[in-house]
Amino acid sequence: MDKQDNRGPEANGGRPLNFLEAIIEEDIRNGKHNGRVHTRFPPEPNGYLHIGHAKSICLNFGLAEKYGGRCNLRFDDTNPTREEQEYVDSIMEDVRWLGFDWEDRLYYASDYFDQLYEWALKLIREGKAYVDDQPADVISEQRGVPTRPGVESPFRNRTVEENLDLFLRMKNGEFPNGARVLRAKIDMSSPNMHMRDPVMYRIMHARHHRSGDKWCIYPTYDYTHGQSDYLEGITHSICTLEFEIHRPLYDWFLDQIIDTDYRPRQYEFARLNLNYTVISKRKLLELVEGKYVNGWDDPRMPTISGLRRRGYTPLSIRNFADRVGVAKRENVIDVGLLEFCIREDLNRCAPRVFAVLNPLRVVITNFEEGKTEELELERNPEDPSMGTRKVPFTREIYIEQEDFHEDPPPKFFRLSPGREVRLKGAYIIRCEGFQKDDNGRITEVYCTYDPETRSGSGSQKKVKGTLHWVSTQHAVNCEVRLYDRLFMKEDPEEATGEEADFKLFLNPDSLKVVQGKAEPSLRNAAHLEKFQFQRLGYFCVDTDSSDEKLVFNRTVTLKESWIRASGKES
RNA sequence: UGUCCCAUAGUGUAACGGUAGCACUGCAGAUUUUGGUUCUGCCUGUCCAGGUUCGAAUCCUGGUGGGACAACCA
Repeated sequence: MDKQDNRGPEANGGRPLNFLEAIIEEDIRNGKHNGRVHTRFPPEPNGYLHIGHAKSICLNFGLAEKYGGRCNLRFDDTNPTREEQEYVDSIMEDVRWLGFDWEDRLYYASDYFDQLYEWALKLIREGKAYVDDQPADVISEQRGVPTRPGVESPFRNRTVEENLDLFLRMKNGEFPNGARVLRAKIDMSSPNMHMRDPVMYRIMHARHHRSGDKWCIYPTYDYTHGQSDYLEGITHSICTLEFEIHRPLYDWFLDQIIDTDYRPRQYEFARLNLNYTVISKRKLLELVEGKYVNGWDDPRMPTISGLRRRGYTPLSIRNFADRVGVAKRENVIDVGLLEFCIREDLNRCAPRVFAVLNPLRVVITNFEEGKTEELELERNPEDPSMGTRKVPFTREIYIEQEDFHEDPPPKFFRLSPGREVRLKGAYIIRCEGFQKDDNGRITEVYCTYDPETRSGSGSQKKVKGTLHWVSTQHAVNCEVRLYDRLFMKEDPEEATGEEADFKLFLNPDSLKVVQGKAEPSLRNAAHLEKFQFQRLGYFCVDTDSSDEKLVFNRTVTLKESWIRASGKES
């Protein structure tokens, strides 16, 4: 793991309590669960984790950490047709990368299949569950709509013996997929749809990523989750708002099996939404499968793996999760806050270097030909302990094309004919002339330097602008991938017509690739190593980078308080 | 013609009957060999109507607005 990624989270002492912390502190005061706090993060391994999961991870592991409790990692793997080992692996990697540790508490809902089956038998024996022979569409029809009660299944009042026999035969694989289900016998006229005899087991002749071919009936989420919490000793079972209406069912199933004081309780909070991005797993999958992006870890994706590759640090994401807060109100967070968090962190830890993205050759006509001056520049003005680096200065250098204007707009502090600027860490130069090609493009700029103004020499001369630069002779070629937001619209999911498609709002300029010139110290940078390209932004070495070809991703630009007068620059 | 949840600056989030605060954003200014960072200042808010109270963002009632629920998904 990158050294830059290995720092602990903020102390964060002064922040007011969120509503879950308030509940937990109240519980602790009341001696509930003997003061024990035990949470869990329960992903379904059917996709990659995204920034919304990061909020949940930080919440669950964070709460446990804060109150001296524990947090389990539990894979909610009750549907073998959509779950894969690849996702299990990526999820564990992402949770660890964020800096959380489930120690020896790695669990799978599938570990509880035997127990769940026993409890199902118990419910049948007690007349609280029955086998329904009807197809899904009929059951759905009978369930009614939220505003009207449903009707009972004709199979609702089978004898216990018949139910036991049928359920056993379901388990033994005697029936095809969908032929029968086991349902809880609750209340078909409940105003809560989830209480209208919910399905507990369905027949799926499918190989499970862990239990293999042992089972051909699988429990549903509702029949599994609360019991799993119970088996693991979870005290506070935290999930998102859409499960709020499931809570009575969560409690109903627990009522049937619990005969002790201890019982887990479900709490719901509002999931994270980010503007200019989509967060649902389904939509992210669509972007991947439709090749709108280059995989789950494409640096434009809001997945944890995408953010990692983009150059985000675990600390920046944890600070972000902390700042967005936890409440029950629907919310849309400004991506600007995420960007603030990564700038804040990288400003402290990223070494500064020079790289030129759109090179323009500058000849310093009064500098000795063939001479190389080794300048020693600080790595980070925020942190002198990071030391210095050597940067060679020569007669010919590259500067940024946009740092020269033949005819400068007002308040342009950079280079133009007759004006002076400082080359950061080197000398002040004056523009004496330039050359254009037939198309009017500036091809070369001629300057003279003032030998008295060398950095650190004590020269008092002041100029308005300071430029970054790279010696042409020593420059390292690199590919730089400039990312912008993936969507042009604040809410890409907002329906604008009948079949509104979020993909219509993809930003065609979300990725621009340029060939840049970097200072030589960057030649051996490691994958995911992070830098500030001075005056440009924060960049990290992409995983595509190799000895033959250095590749950088732009994580985020520097904050820009000077809006460029004409046209937009990448 | 239902049940449940929610409503505080532009965006988030506090204030638990007693001066509406914090963060991000935005705008100004200071410092600056990064138009970065840092520092200072400013703008902007309790959905509406009643009620209780000496006093209401907070409690009550009724509206309004938003969200969730009708997979053998989670």
